[in-house]
Amino acid sequence: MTTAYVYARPQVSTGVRQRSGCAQCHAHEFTFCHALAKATAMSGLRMLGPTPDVHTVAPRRIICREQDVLAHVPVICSGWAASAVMLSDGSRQILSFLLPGDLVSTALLFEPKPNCFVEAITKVTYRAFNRTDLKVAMFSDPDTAAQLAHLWIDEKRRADETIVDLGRRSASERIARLILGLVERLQNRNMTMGGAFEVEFPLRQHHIADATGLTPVHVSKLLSEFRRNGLIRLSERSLAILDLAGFRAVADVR
Amino acid sequence: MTTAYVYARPQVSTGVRQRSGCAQCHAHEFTFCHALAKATAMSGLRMLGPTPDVHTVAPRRIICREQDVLAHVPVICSGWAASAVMLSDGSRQILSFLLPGDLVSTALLFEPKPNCFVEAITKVTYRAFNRTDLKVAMFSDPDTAAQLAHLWIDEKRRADETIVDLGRRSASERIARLILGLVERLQNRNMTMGGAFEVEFPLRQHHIADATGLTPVHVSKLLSEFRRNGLIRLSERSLAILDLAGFRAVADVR
DNA sequence: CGCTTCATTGATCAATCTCAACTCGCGTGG
DNA sequence: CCACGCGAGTTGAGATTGATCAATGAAGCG
Repeated sequence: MTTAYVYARPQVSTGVRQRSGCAQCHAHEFTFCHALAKATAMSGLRMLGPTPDVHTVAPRRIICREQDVLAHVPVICSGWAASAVMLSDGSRQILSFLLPGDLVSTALLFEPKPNCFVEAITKVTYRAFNRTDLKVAMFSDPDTAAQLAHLWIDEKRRADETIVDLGRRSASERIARLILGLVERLQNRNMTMGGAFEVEFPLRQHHIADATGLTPVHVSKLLSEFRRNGLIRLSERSLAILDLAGFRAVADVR
Repeated sequence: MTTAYVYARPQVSTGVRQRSGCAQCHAHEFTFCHALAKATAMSGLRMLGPTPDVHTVAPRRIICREQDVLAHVPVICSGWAASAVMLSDGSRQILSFLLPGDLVSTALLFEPKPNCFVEAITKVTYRAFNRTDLKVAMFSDPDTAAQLAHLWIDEKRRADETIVDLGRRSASERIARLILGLVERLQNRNMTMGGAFEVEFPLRQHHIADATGLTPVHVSKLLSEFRRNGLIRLSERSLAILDLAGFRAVADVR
């Protein structure tokens, strides 16, 4: 077992509200919100109320907790967050990283209780859609339903992949696969910088450790090894994959 | 990393068909099928065609493969199965065990491709529901939709728990939690024998190993330890938890 | 009867954790 | 401006968990 990395309990965000349009959302046109807006517009109905307010939370603040009962479904507009579970010994497991455009969890569409807590990694803005509105939209518009089904399938596929990674892959493989998965998701959102394999990368090594089931110490050693072998460049909150083939080889099946 | 436990590629089942009623299903009244039948009956519509035929597959045979394109959604009627992923080095990770009443995967309601293969552990019978029928039922009947949403949430919750177990728990904890989880699911289905904590248990040690990310050798050693400590009795395909408090302590957070 | 699968057990090995010391940058308060 | 503490990252030495290898036996089955 991993030892307890005891985290100070972060304060719950006050959820500062701001008004602003969806237009500036990094990932708007690639994700759920867009489809939702389109479906709503096309059907001619105002199924959804006015676009919900934007909430802003600072890094390391909690967006929602495990025991919360949410009347709304948060959708990340900007920034990175993590959904995670805390163990009683103080260690934690990150279930998934949330990027702009991501629903916190599709399960929240049907159930008010997330079974994990969600913490901002960078400064995060999100909108909280009303659950009942979303349900109505979903049942009355097949397009929206299909879109949500797609999100669901994708969420589940990634969870299953995580299970395989944690169950059957070495530390280097886990880290490499995590990074490649994140880069791919950023590419899908047009969130790369310069080259397609250079991205902003706000994760701390302890985030990587908590997502891969390793210790921060070991993560540090393996990242150094990756750097030493010319596979990646990682510094100043930015990441570049220098040797894609080589890095994929590390990530893959051994 | 775990080494390659290379499995012989099992033959695909011929899917022998049989006629028989849902009544004899072990778990009918506790699960999805029941709700579906009720919803269909109440609405007065024949949304679903006649109850689908029962397919029977022998132990160790494949129910569906990763690359299959399924026109239907299999629901287990009797027996145990496992959904799993195979790695290129021949090792495998079991994603979940399927018990009577379980849908193979709720994702199959929306997408014809399972992203894992499903293998019978015991002799298994299952019914293959037509996907389009199910969708129609789901969209026209809120009860059915709620039922499916519940399945989906439950499936995701279990996947998330598996991630936590594999990422942050010791070998003994993983095994104990797996067993407790299965016993609980069997209890929910009224599938216990004698005492509430005595059940039929067809899993081989390699199933436990593949589900917990361990080696069969290590599983054997830890199960022996559990027995030595008077926590469980496990033999002849039957399992009893002898010291529930003690076993829970092993399973829990340490 | 011989084959295969499954389980057990012991000896040894390797991956990863643990502990500890040190550096660096940053924000804060004196 | 400086001292300080804190979070983050690095590095090395040693401990531990679980994997690997190997030998053995029991059970099921053609």
